[in-house]
Amino acid sequence: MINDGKRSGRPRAGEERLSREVILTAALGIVDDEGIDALTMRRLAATLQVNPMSLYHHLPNKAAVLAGLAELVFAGLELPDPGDAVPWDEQLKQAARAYRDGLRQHPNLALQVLSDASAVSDVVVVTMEPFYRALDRAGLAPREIFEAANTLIDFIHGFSLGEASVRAETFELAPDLLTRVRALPAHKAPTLTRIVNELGADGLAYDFDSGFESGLSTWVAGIRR
Amino acid sequence: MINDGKRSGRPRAGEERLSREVILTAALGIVDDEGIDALTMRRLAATLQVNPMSLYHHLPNKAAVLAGLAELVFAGLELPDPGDAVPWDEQLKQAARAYRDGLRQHPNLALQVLSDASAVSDVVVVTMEPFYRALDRAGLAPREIFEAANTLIDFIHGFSLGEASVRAETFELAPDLLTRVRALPAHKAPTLTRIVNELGADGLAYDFDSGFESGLSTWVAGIRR
DNA sequence: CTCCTTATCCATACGTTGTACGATTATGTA
DNA sequence: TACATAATCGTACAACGTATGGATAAGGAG
Repeated sequence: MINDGKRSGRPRAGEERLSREVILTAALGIVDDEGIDALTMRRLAATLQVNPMSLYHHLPNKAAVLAGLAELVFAGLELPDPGDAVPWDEQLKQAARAYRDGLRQHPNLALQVLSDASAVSDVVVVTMEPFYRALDRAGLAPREIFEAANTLIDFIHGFSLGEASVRAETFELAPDLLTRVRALPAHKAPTLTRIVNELGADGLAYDFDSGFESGLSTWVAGIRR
Repeated sequence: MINDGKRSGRPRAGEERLSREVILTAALGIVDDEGIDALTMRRLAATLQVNPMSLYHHLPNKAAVLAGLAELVFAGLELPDPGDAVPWDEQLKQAARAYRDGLRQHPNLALQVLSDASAVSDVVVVTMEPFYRALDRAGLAPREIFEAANTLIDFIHGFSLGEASVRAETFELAPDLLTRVRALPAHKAPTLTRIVNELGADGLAYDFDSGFESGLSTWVAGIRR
């Protein structure tokens, strides 16, 4: 078959267009810009101006692309470690905030990232040092450190998942929640009804940042038991 | 076009084969048995012995099927409320355990369920009463109750996500973690290295049940500050 | 240098997916 | 009886992941 203009074989030295890294970076761009559903092998190839099948030389299949993206996100995590200059609880909070911030930078990937068990377990090894150090300084036993770190990570994951599932930065739970609660036969959930009404519409505007800080404080207080 | 045996028009009264409920129940069965990827509109239709396009009369598209499944899972949640017969913290823990158990009954759906913001916000209204009651009995202010409940839910979600991402009931983090940590240049993560080594291989066998209890206790201790 | 293996990219094609469109047949109301 | 509406089916299409195999050049071996 005649080739009309484009060479189709191996590129000349120094002009390789593809590599695992280049492909994953492009994929991350697509996902960040247009969401996870926009990431198809054809779309990815088009972005790179390459034939779809060329991608398969560098990555075995689409699942590998997604796993690679999870890896990328975690690799981008940089947990600042103030060392022993601040109290252990502040050290812990700073690490937790940085972790959440890292996940927040790619909201369209949160689901993929958080559900990739091997990526999650990888990151434990390479970035959890500040967590372990702070908990060690708090005087916990090894087993307690291990479990406390897991628990904190789980909270951050759950929080990030909720945060990513919601489009806007501040999601108005309030009107919804108020409306729904008031639609309930009051005796079905008396305490919930009372609490929500006491809070009123104003008090229910939900802000993720303060929600995160509140959870963090509760959790740290639990460690300090 | 001639119809060979099968009638193709509207079924006679009393023999409707489909309904939203019937479809969703069948879909849940497929997902539970064979995983979320096995759920296709054709497969679903085949299970119901129906033409794929018939499904679209009851549900607008596949996304609606998935959302419906999240709804089903939450609807199946039954949080037992021991009332004031037990201390508030025990009441809270029982509710949390039941919530986790509910999510665990459909591990293949965990991701879908937890990332469906509207389903999550729905469930808050209908099943969170025990959480609110326990926290109210603990003496918290309305705003604190609201935030504490959110935090606990986030923890359970994060925990369940991790649990669902892993196939087996007890996932051996240990060998992996030990191996990985030991492969690290020790100075990169000195505390992590030390803690993991002190724990040793035995101490690292991870059990989800005790991990959950540990997190729950930490969190409750935080509330009791 | 030549020969050969291997790396990189491309063209074609297949099976599967979600679902748009329109036909077909029964129901319920006028 | 006539007709709008509800429920199902048949056909068809575009887009998807990727298997297979061919083209071209790189890089090492002789």
